[in-house]
Amino acid sequence: MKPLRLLLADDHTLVRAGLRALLDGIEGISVVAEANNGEEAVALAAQHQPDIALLDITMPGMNGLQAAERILRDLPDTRVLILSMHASEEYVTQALKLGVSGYLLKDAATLELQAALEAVASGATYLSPRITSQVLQSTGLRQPEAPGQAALTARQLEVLKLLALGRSIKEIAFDLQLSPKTVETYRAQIMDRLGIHDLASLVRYAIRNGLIDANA
Amino acid sequence: MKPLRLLLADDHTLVRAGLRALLDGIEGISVVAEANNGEEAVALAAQHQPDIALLDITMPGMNGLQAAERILRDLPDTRVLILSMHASEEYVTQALKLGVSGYLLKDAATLELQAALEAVASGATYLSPRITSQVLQSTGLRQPEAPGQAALTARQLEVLKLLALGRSIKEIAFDLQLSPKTVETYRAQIMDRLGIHDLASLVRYAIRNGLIDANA
DNA sequence: TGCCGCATCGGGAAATTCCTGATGCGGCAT
DNA sequence: ATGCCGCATCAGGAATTTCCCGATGCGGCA
Repeated sequence: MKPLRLLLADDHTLVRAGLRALLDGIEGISVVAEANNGEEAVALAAQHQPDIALLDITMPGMNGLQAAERILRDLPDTRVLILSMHASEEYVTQALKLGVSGYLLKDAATLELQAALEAVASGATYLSPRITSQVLQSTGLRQPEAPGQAALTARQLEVLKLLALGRSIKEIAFDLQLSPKTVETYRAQIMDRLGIHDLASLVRYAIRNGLIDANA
Repeated sequence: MKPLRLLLADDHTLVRAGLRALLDGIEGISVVAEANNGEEAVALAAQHQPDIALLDITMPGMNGLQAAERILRDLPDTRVLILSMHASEEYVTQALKLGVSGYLLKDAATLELQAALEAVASGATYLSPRITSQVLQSTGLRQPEAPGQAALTARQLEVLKLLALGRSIKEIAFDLQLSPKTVETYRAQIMDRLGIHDLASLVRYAIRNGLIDANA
């Protein structure tokens, strides 16, 4: 059986090199390309047509999810395995909706990586255990209120992220080419869904869920 | 010359395993212990007395900087090399004040890792280029204002904490038995001193500086 | 075909922020 | 001892923003 051809994308060179060293040590795996951002990942995927694209989410410019979308659309035979530090509900549901074949947390064990690759290669979907239980919980019986998760729409997520970064309604409206009124509506919807009533808590929510970082 | 004995600490197992694979491939390096949080790092360092402790900053519980402090205090012969994704001013200055031997960014090249280890082993201090220029800029000619620390008064700190927790001016005024106007003044002073102009950034600042937690 | 969610925008009252003072008090440096 | 400065405390009023209603077009799905 010929080796699995992989594309590896992660913006942290050291981390990427480390993963590569790890992958190189696994039988039947061959890393055919490395990208350090989303654009590169898309381009290299088109060029090399790998069996699996292993994509980190947080990358400057085009992130892993956006890259996944493009790759899945352009290369139906390439499976995407997301690699992320965050078990963020948002990211997970977004990723699953895009049709990725797996979502692996960076604190997974090495064996899990191998298992995930095998699963994905054989056409299955692999989720890190923590992710799995989270997804089940979300789709299962849900209390309409507090705890669970409020899948935010793409627009809302965008606005939330910018809000948490400290942008004003006006700035966001300008960035997104929308009316300030529209942005206000989104903010209200976000707070409503999350059951949050102040900006500060919104920022903490965004940080907890990995939408933004407490730094920069 | 006997191999350098390393302790490697990073909470993301996959990343740690990757780094280890990378390090194992370098001549003269021997990873003698792996930790996945600060406490473990401190304990394993005491046990193995490595030449160099390679510590990631962001880890649950005791973080890399706190661990560095302990290790440097307990084991004067062990050098600490910080490994971080963030070029955050705060982290860097904190780390340097602790007396670490180096600060390496995760997007460094593999060769840089090797260079850093060699430098540190020989007693020198290694900083990623980006960090270096940043530090120079900070320590160089400085306006008496912005950079260092914005010693906030006790009152201001109290207000900042409550603000970051999502309390409104009115609520804070009530809690602290003050006029809302007074609280407003504090907020303005805080923002002024920190050079921050929006609540969201204030919240992030509070989290970075441990005034509050992203949770609860 | 009809309902519902999403994206988009407005009006207008209510609340908050922002800017500019102002006062008393205690330390500390000359 | 005396003046200066920072800190804690508060106000007034203008400028913004938030908040609460309401509305339209569009696409999916039953």
